[in-house]
Amino acid sequence: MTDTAQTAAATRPLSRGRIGEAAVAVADAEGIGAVSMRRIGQELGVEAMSLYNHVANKDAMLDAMVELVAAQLIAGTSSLDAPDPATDWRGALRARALAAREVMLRHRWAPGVLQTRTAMNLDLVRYYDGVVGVLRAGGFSNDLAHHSLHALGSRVVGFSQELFDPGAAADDASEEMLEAMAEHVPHLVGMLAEVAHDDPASTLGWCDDQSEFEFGLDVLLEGLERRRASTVVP
Amino acid sequence: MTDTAQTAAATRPLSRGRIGEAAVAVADAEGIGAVSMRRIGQELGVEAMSLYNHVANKDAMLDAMVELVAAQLIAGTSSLDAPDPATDWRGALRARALAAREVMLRHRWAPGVLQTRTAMNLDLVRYYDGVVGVLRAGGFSNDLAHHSLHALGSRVVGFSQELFDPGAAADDASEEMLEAMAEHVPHLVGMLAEVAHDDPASTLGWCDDQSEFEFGLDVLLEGLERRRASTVVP
DNA sequence: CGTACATATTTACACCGTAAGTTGGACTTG
DNA sequence: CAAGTCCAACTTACGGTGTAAATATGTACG
Repeated sequence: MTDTAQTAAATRPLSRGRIGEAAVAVADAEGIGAVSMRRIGQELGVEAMSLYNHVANKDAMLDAMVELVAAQLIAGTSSLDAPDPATDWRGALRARALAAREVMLRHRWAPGVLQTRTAMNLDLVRYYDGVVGVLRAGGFSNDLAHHSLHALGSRVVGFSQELFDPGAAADDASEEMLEAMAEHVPHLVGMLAEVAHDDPASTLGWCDDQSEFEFGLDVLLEGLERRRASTVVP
Repeated sequence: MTDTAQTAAATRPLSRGRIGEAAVAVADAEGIGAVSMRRIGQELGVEAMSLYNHVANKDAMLDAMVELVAAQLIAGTSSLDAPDPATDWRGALRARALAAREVMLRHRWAPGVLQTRTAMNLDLVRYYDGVVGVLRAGGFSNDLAHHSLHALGSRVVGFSQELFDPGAAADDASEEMLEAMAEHVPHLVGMLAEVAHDDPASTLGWCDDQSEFEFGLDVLLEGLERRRASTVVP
């Protein structure tokens, strides 16, 4: 058994990068809950404690994971033929957000992990810097760019948190449950009924995540444009 | 020992509600990480396993916790003299969001827990129903109300996720780190410098959460109002 | 060659959620 | 009153977690 471990280690020596890759692969395939030191070690043909030679602790391993995602984020937006921010900052920023969203959809665990991370990651900060660059090129003051960053929030990195997933919740109880609570939530029931009726394709998983994301993004972009336009003297 | 446990149980018998209250109190005081079955049991003078008589598992205990928060949410918005939605839906909704925010600020663990919860909670759904009610009274179609719910996202329940807390991150490295990465993130550094200069009160914890929250909320409310107004025939 | 160094392993500990079985007191019922 | 039932609380145990500390093992260099 020592044999296999040795050969595995000799083949490609352990490293922070390889640990991060393995962890990302496991998280992609089985969710973030499957990511443990023992499991990642096993994935690399190595004992759990060996990981600590390249990674301070589990938190640092999670940092390595977001590092890889952040790298994909800037990679995905650099190889992007988006509108020129100087003439169309909205188009440029929109393209960035949608490109970022594709990265996040490949790593569904990432939003949750990102929110728990307090440590700065250089690539992630660089991504934000790019966003600020777009805003500045589009004519935003530093102050308005700052507010805009807050207002857009996680949308600039490609996701907007949903408080709960109505589709998943609808799976178990669905119709029966809605009837039961109909008297308590008349407005919601009415809204759902009409929305579902207008678009029968979505039975009870009635929310098209992608278009809802774009709707919210566009509302924000429009409102920010109005504020930007009102700060330039006529 | 059996004595004290019995008297404690006899004084006020264990219940789902009491368990939730104890868990909320612990989470408020020491963070959600301190909430474990053993700890909550200890808090109630009872062994951990006794909790399972009133709560299916830890997940159900977390559900009980959000139940209490949701109750505070509807309680806080019902006893609220907000504008009449029919004449000022924006003011009505804004008041709701800010009232909800106060609840969330009392329970800083709640946003994180809410996002992991998939089960529907009646009070929470009722709160959302109230939001839809405001929008409908304000002249929104069901379809637009639906989109608006998505666009506003967690803001209607009083918080907007921040990807990371710049204030916390700035604590350790701060100036030195900013200089080191200045060449990689010129726009960000420039923005921070100017924002910090304009408002010296906030040294490097440069973000006023409350006003940023309101800024984003107002941008959204404005954009939604424009869409609503454009759907009514002139 | 011998020694130092880096890496991987082993062992151990404290914590977690919870399945299973046991106790003991408070009711209901004959 | 006695017997039976019930149920909330307790005890024990198991497999999982992250990780500190000590140990083995290879590789590189003076």
